[in-house]
Amino acid sequence: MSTRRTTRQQQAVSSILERHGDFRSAQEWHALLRESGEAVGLATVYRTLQTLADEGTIDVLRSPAGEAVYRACSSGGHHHHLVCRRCGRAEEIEAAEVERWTSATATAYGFTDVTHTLEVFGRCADCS
Amino acid sequence: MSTRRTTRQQQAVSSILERHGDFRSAQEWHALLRESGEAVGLATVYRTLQTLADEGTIDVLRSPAGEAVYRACSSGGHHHHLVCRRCGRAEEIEAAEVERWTSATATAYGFTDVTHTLEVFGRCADCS
DNA sequence: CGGCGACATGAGAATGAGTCTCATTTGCTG
DNA sequence: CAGCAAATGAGACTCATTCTCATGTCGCCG
Ligand SMILES: [Zn+2]
Ligand SMILES: [Zn+2]
Ligand SMILES: [Zn+2]
Ligand SMILES: [Zn+2]
Repeated sequence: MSTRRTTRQQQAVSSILERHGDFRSAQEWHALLRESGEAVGLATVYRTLQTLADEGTIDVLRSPAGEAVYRACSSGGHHHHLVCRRCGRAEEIEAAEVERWTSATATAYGFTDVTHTLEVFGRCADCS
Repeated sequence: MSTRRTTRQQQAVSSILERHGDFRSAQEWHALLRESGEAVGLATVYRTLQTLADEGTIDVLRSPAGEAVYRACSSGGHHHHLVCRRCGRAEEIEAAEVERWTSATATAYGFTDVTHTLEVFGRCADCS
């Protein structure tokens, strides 16, 4: 059976992601946890984030610099993000038009098993 | 004054990118160059690719695995890609709709200085 | 022709995100 | 409480990418 244990560390990771609404790297979350007194090993932070991402509980994307950044999103479904490249704050956006367009285009070119990435970066109102 | 020298190595890099139409990593281009007899140091391959990318002469994007992959594109303007995740072959696609949509959405949320990434991955007809 | 100075190259060291190992700890169940 | 498999974490390790610096190359001027 799937023995999924609930450990203090995993809860600490989930919890801190929920308290902040920003995209941050594993290392940054690790640092935040340490500051908040809830120390968790770096390896465990990586493992937990990966597990949560695989489950679809949190979202991952790659920052323009190429690092993976993670965030707890409210919507469980497929969506994209409008991310402030200064402070990491993000808005979740849905793009039915874009979904339709990409899948139609891919099909027109004979591609199968299609996925896509779409992220919008900018400076949010507060950071302007 | 910007003395831009054209060296054998830089030409070799540009040339091999033009002969193949695929997205490949710096390491892969380096290996191809070595095979083709036109040996170029790895550091130089990295440097040249970066320079070409900064100039806008070639396109960079991050593979799902997170490595940077490079390709010589025919269109000089802004465009996106439909990339085969198996063989690296790519089609250049224009998405006026998407351009419009992203910029309108970003503005609606008060974001400024907006950029976006959009890539579509799949398996091309040959690789299906 | 010969030499100077700026730029380019490349071998190898360094960096840094992310993964792996393995001894130890800790939920869970009975 | 006992027993065990899953989870943890310190540190070793991988691997893409960047940096360092000694050496090579090109253009130019006298
Ligand atoms: Zn999200
Ligand atoms: Zn989508
Ligand atoms: Zn392109
Ligand atoms: Zn675009």
